[in-house]
Amino acid sequence: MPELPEVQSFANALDAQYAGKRLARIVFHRPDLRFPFPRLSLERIFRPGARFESASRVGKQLLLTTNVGAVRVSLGMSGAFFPASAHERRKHEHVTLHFDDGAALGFEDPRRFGFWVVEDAHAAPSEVGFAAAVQLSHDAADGTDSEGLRCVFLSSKVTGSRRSVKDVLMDQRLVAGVGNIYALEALFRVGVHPATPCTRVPRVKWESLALEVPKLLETAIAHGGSSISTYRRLHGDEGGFQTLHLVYGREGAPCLAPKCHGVVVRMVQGGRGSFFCPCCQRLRR
DNA sequence: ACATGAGCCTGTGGGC
DNA sequence: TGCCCACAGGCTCATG
Repeated sequence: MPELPEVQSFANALDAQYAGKRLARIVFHRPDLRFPFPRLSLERIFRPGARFESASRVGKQLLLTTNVGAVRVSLGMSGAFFPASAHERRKHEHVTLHFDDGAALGFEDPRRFGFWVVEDAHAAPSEVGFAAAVQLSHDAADGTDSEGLRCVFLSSKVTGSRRSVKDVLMDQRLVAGVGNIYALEALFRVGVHPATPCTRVPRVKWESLALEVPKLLETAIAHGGSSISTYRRLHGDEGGFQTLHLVYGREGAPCLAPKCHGVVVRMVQGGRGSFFCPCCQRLRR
């Protein structure tokens, strides 16, 4: 998906454009994404006359709040919001929120890996019971609390794990918000090979990661996120951070570290592509 | 308890 | 032009 910076970009844009508007209706164009929509609860939260209060971000998920309740939206790999047309819908537009001033907000998701979950104690058990309620943990972009991130990284659960460092960085139960791209970018910036077992990552590198991860994410947010293939911001323009990737998507290209003559390599880790510089990021086993 | 891999979907781009 | 394959931002489950 859209990782943390891309989700933050949506949250900022949605909040700026829709907060304060009143709902006219919610329309579903199919019954489910990865899971069935909690339709009854969503129709209540976005009922006619409800006031759209805010859009914010939790980990890699969006939190949409009205005066009635709140819903968490995971964008999966290909989910996105866009200003919808009242008359025609996009091929993969699955939900449309109509406002009483005529504005409309569409949600599209071609791969349908996304999901909507109700954040509401009043929802029917059948609507909150499914497994999508990921327990999110420490927010990776909380730059005001690098101490908190440092504690997570230096905990025995992390430093004692034989899992790869990249795998752990992407574990939303430990750190919320880091995905494939930003895990790899952060590891390059601190000079750690993505396949290094956590037990072999030196303490000083964990401390560097605790500083580097929030800094990287903040920078990416400031650039509107990374546009890889289909990701676009609310109004269709591309994010700008992909031009600042140092390793992601740069297989075969020269390493950008000063005085390094290495070449960026791609390997497969857990079925997903990993990019790194074998000179700057030596593997310790 | 942990690590690994398959599966969920559609679209795109490269090679032939 | 068209076909086939590899691959893509995430997350959950079954299996060893």
